Amino acid sequence: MSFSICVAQCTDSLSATMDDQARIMQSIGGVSLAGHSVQGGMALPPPHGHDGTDGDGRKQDIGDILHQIMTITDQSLDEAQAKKHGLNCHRMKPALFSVLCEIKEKTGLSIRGAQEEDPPDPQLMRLDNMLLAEGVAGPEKGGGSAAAAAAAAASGGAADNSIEHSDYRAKLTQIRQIYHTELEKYEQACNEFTTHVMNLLREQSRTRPISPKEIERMVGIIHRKFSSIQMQLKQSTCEAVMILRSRFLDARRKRRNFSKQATEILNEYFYSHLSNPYPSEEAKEELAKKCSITVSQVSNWFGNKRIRYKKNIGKFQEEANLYAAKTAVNAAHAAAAAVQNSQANSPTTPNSGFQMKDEEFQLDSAESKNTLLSNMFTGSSGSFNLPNSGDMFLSMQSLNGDSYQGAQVGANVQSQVDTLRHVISQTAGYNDALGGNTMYSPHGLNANGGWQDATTPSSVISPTEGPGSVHSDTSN
DNA sequence: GTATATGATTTCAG
DNA sequence: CTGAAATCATATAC
Repeated sequence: MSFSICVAQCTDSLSATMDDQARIMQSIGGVSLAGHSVQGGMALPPPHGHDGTDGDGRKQDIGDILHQIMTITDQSLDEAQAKKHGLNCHRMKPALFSVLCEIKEKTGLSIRGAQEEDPPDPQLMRLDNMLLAEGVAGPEKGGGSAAAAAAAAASGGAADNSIEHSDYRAKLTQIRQIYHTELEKYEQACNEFTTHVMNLLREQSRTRPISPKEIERMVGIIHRKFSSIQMQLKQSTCEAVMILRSRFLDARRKRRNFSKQATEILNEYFYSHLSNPYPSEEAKEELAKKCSITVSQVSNWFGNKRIRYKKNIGKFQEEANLYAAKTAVNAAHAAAAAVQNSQANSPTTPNSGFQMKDEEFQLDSAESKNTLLSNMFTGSSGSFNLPNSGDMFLSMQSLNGDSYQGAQVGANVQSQVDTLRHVISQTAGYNDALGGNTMYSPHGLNANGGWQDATTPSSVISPTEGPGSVHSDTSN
């Protein structure tokens, strides 16, 4: 934009007399350009003649202005101030000023005005939402409870970690306070700066064309700058909250061993379903309820248990023996009860198959039976390719010719088989001289080292589990 | 302090 | 999605 154009347009717009115009122009040129270098872009013909309203007259005016500009350095400061004052007080000044503002608006500022309407920043919205969700940006007191509740839900319930929660909430409050203090500071600084700039612009608007719109625009720019700083604050606050969360609420970090009782229940189930230690969803839910843990924790436990048992069966032998011995008698009793139930339910059915089992699976088993069972369960020299007990159960059923047994009884016997197998192996298997490891290894484990795909749904919690546990737990 | 146990997570396959 | 395997990170025992 060139000043000469401005001036020329202004002169066209004014209805004042040319003399007035000329004087104002001269004054403006002298004052507002004071101290600025004037480029040679205004290469105009030398002034000549002054005939009134034609183009030559305008050129003459401009020539005068240029002349004043050229001589401005010769003026003293007092002279300049006096001229400035004269200009401000000039009766034409307001009219000219508004015209200049209008022109300025139309030219330079309209370019920048286009991209002013920016949509709400999605990043900022995300941060705001998160801070709100975390209780940092929300209402003063109630805010923290949402995050704390979320934390409680994430950690699987239970009131055991209330200490950690209070710690967490304390830290969160700290972050919240810092956040609000900083936010306040930013807002204050923003307001102060805005006021300062507005005053400055208003002051300057006495000598140069600054429209209210332009001030407004400037305020907008300042606010945007400050909001970007604010976003940084929000971002770092979010990061702090994230770190806090991971520090305090990450389940892995907060790992707590399960209670002895819970471990016992899980171990009992595991060792009594050793041939197929994959609890169904219902069984998991029941175990979870019994152990006061979540279903996924049950799944984790069984996953870990399976892999660790398989990896080092020898290490778990003692544990297996313990649980087997512990549950053996109960298992037998439960089996007896189950058989009796089945008998009662189906009096016409011969019960030889399970009756035999019921009798045989006593701890005082006869030598021959023991050996037989041992061979059945451990296989020849500890081969891993034996049919699992579930298969055996089924084959016994088919041998019997009886398929009437309900799932309940089947599952019960299934777990008895698992449990008793340990006892049997314990008493009969040591003759194999194969070492302890092989004694438990065949239980459902195939050659690939995985449990065979037992079709038996172990949907029933081990019947041997009871409240009256006698011995102490060894797993923890 | 280290060593081991253990619950959780990640990665990958089916 | 589930489960196997590896791994992480903490708890606990010594």
